[in-house]
Amino acid sequence: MKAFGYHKKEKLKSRTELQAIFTTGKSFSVFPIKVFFIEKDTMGTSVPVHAGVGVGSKHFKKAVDRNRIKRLLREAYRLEKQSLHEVVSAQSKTISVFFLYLDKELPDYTLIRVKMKEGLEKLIKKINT
RNA sequence: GCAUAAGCCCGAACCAUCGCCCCCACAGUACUGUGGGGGAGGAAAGUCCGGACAGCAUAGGGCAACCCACCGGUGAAUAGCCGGCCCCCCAUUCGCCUAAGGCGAAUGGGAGAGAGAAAGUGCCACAGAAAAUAACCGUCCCCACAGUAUUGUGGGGGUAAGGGUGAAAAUGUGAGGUAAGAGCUCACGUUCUGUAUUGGUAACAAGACAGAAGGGUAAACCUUGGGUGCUGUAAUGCCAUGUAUAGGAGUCUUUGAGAGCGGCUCGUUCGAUUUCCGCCUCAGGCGGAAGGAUUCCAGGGUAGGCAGCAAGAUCCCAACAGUAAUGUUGGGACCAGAUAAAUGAUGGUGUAGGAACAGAAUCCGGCUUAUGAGGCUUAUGUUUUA
Repeated sequence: MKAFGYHKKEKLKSRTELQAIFTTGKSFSVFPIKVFFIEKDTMGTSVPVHAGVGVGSKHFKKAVDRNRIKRLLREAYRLEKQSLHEVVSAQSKTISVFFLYLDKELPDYTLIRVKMKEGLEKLIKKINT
């Protein structure tokens, strides 16, 4: 597994899991990013963290803008994800995370990068407690 | 050179690092690594038309509903495209009349839901007497009364030449005619209908003869002619996983139905095995019912995989046919295929100084709309030079 990659296997894919993460999962927000997550003790899978990103089509009508934001979120996640992976594998858990963009304006990459880092740190704290 | 209008082309490039999706080869065979190749648009958009493909439906005919509407060609097909016709608008040039200006012809450009208003119904703001069986003013005739009278008042009737209103007012000009007028008549025109002729595949054009003078609106209803099964790739087909039974069929229920494993006429392991009624008979057997077990079918739900799915009305080049759209032939190319959904981020070089509109989702052909900078073509105007 590449350290800074974001392979197909790491993506949060299943429709039911997404349903579950929105209805029963916990959430917190580091504006403009809202983080949904759900912890599981089940072992066996080779990937400790499944992650997905999203934008509401309400605020961004054009597909180009939505794609842009999703790309920025993915880029930030793949560069900052390492610490989360270490913590989760150390506790032999699996976790599903979803990052939702909340703002109505197109973001800057550096902002997304900083906020993603903050969000992941907060998530690690929540897992440890 | 500049401006305006119309149309077309293009839709930044390169380097480094970290990443994403698909395919191929090798190592490996669970999954990963290495190397190589490919990876959004001219509109991918709107979903407005037309097809391909798929499923369902389907004797034949009519009505309704919806769509189309000058002619010919093109194409799989259309409301597309190409060429032509008609009509309207603009510009230029020429000719005629001329006070501004108007009329005609030619050329160029642009626009047109361009069948029927002479089958019928309806509607036509404001203004105006009246918006379609025209009489307000004016004008003319007759009668009555007043008056000397050419006049006035009232009543009856004729008249569309003139006035005013309006986007539009009942065929234009001249002459005859008349009480005054009027296509009432005539001449030259205008428009329409019919008939045949000539040219053209046709729309149509030209002149001839006969008839007519009906305002607009069909994007109000309508009439005529032509066309149309419905639903869309979340279509549809297949595979595996696997849970309940309320449906149907078979088998079994006191000696073994069935299931698993093993190359399998067999062996071995597991295995529900209950209750009631009738008869024979009293060990038990036979028949029926309920319940149960099990197999198959049916059908509901859940979450997956594969096909559909990318080599095609494909793209590029050349030749030939055609005014053109387009077609034929030859040569060459393989060019996204995801499924929460890939083509990105950062830094640098560098343009116009940080690049518009914008992201495939079954696939094609069109249409429409959005679009920064630049370039090209055509037309017109203007300026400079020769």
